Amino acid sequence: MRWAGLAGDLYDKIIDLAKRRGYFWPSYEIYGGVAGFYDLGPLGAELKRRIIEKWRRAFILDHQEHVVEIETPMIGPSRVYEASGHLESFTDPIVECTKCGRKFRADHLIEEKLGINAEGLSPEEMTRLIREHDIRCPVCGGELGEVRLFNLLFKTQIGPYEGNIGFLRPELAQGMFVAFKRVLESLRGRLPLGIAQIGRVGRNEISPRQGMIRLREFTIAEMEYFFDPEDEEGSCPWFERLSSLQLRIVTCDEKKQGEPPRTYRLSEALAKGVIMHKCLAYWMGVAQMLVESLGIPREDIYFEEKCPEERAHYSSQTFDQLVRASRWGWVEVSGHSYRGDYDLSRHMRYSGADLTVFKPYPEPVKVRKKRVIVNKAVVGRLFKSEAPKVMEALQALDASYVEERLARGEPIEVGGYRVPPEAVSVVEVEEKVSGRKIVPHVVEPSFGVERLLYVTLEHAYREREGRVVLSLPRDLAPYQAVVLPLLENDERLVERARALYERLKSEGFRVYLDSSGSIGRRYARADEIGVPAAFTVDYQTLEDGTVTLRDRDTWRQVRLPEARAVEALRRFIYSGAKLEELGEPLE
RNA sequence: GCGGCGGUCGUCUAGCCUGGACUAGGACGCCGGCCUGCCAAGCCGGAGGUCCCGGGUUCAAAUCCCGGCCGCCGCACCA
Repeated sequence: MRWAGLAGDLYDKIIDLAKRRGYFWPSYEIYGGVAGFYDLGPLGAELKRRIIEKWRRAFILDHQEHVVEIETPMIGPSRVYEASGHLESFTDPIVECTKCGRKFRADHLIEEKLGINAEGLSPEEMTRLIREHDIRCPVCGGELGEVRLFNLLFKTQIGPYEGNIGFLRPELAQGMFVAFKRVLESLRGRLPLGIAQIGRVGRNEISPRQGMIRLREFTIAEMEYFFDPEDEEGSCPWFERLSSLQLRIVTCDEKKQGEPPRTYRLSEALAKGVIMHKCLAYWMGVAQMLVESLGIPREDIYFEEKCPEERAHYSSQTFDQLVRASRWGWVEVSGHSYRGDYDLSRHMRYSGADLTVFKPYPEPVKVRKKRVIVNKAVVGRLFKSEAPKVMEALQALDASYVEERLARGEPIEVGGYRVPPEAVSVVEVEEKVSGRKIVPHVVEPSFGVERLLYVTLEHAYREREGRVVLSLPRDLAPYQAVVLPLLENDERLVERARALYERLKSEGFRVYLDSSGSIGRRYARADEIGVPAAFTVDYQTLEDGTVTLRDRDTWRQVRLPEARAVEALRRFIYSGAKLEELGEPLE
């Protein structure tokens, strides 16, 4: 078989380990399973929680002066998804061949055969076009059936009335856009503003495969970062921190040429125009750091620019962050889109709400302006009941146009009315303007958490002397330590080990006690689920109160006083301390 | 969604072609006991299986046939 090499084996080994030890497995198994859904087991849920914590630290806590986290509902009314464009663009018109059963994109077929733009046509219109021009199945020549829409949005009903349609969110972004005004207010109106959210989304994929990589329901960690497009300096105040960070990038053109990624410093990618905006570049840098901190080496990560035809409807530049995986090659773990003002503008139009941000000038500016003054008495007498309409139309006119007409003594034509010059005048006024309203632009880094979890496991997987060692970064491991009595049948050792276990537990560590089987077997069990540290209580413990501490990755041990175990574990897990710094090496 | 291949204790698998002695066997893992002074040792005992689901053929189905579900691979799809 084609995948029988090492690569395929690794995938199988991860799946096997995940099922056996409780990282993840397919959902609803006892009922035969449903494609596209996965459960996380006890270890998987904890690992995911810790990955999310890292994300939260990288994107929110490190930038908390400008970035906040919110939670919004999973179910939204149809209006929201009309405004977002998902009802329109997240839908594919599909037509099926009645002979061979193959499915095709109806709009693509029509565009191809007739050379017309089929976008936006109704299914009925497309079906009619197909019949009229006798478009047939491009594969077998069979007759095509009715065009129907397949929408990737999960649909439901809000409340008892059938007309009240709701949709399960396909991304988190709309929650942030819809709540934008509130969040901005609660933060007293300042830009830049990052609104982050972590939550589950649903996409009704036509045929999901690839296990944890392509799910119908999954968790996204996402931020909408709003900034003033004209404020070059202030839009991304942390940029300097990462300006010399190296990213591997393939542009759209290079991808089409089949060229490999090039390495750029962040500032260089920006200067050369590879990345269109500083903010987009900065958050890609943060993404790079985050993924590396999951134990994935730099050479297994790169960013790929999406070509215009591949991009989502809202985006003007998008990069995917890819991580090497065994079976499916490069897997997209995050997407980085420049969404411009698309979403806020759409929501302003559809909802009528004012989602602009007031941008104060450093000093209020005095502006001389011409204003149209309407003589209401004249207009009223002339137009009677039509007067309010006429007045409104006059007010809306450009002052310089009115001035021009007046200078020539001509009547003003507006909205089908002729208004005599004596009904209007133009005056010059001085106004104090202290700022203006702008629609902020948005960049969006968005991560698939289950994909991060999967690639983290794959990159942590090692084999050593026929045993499996899951070398997860220490601070990601679901259990930080195991406590082992050297022998299981000596109550003094077991008791002493239990006391240490209780102490570590009360200090907030996630830790377990294992006293069954030989000591070697217990080390092996711990290695396999990725426990970084093992404390062993032996006979010397009973004499002088010292225990041994074993490193999962080197299998080396040091001896240290039991009383220092808590501190040593803390340094080992969270400060990256080397084992040798924590005690006396054992031979 | 199409086509190919597959689905047997927690895991990996034997059995399927050629239906019956299959009360579905083994290994690993798991649980209990013994043993064990540091890396999956040994001994004894034990639990664990809707043979993916439904239907059909047959005296008899894990085994043959049909449909469905799920998985893998290829094609299509994947804002």
